[in-house]
Amino acid sequence: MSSYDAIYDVVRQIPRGQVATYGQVADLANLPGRARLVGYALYRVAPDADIPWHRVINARGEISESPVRFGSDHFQRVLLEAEGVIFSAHGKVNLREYRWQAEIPLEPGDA
DNA sequence: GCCATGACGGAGC
DNA sequence: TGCTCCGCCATGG
Repeated sequence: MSSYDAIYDVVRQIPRGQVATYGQVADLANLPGRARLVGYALYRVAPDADIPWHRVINARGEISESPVRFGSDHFQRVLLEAEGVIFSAHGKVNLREYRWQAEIPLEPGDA
């Protein structure tokens, strides 16, 4: 058991057709600034867990590529597109539109 | 037990 | 606008 459970729980709450950033998940999991830990946690659990890991992307709205993924990043994009998430020509997601807004009461200056 | 790396993020240049 | 560097901390050698 570890703080990762909180991460998994947060990721599981991401609704279909929406995405969340690593930093956002980390914050919601009570781990502000530990975005890397979120990626690490997902990396370890992804294959077996029933967690929508594909709904977690980086702050740029892109799917993070890494040597350890070998190409599963492309699979992630397919899964997101299957949920209705549209990728731009740059291969990025419009976070403005698809970013999951969890229990955020109000943001001054954004609305 | 120490060193290097990493599904990231934000600030600096 | 784009790239680089630093910080955070768990995991692996």
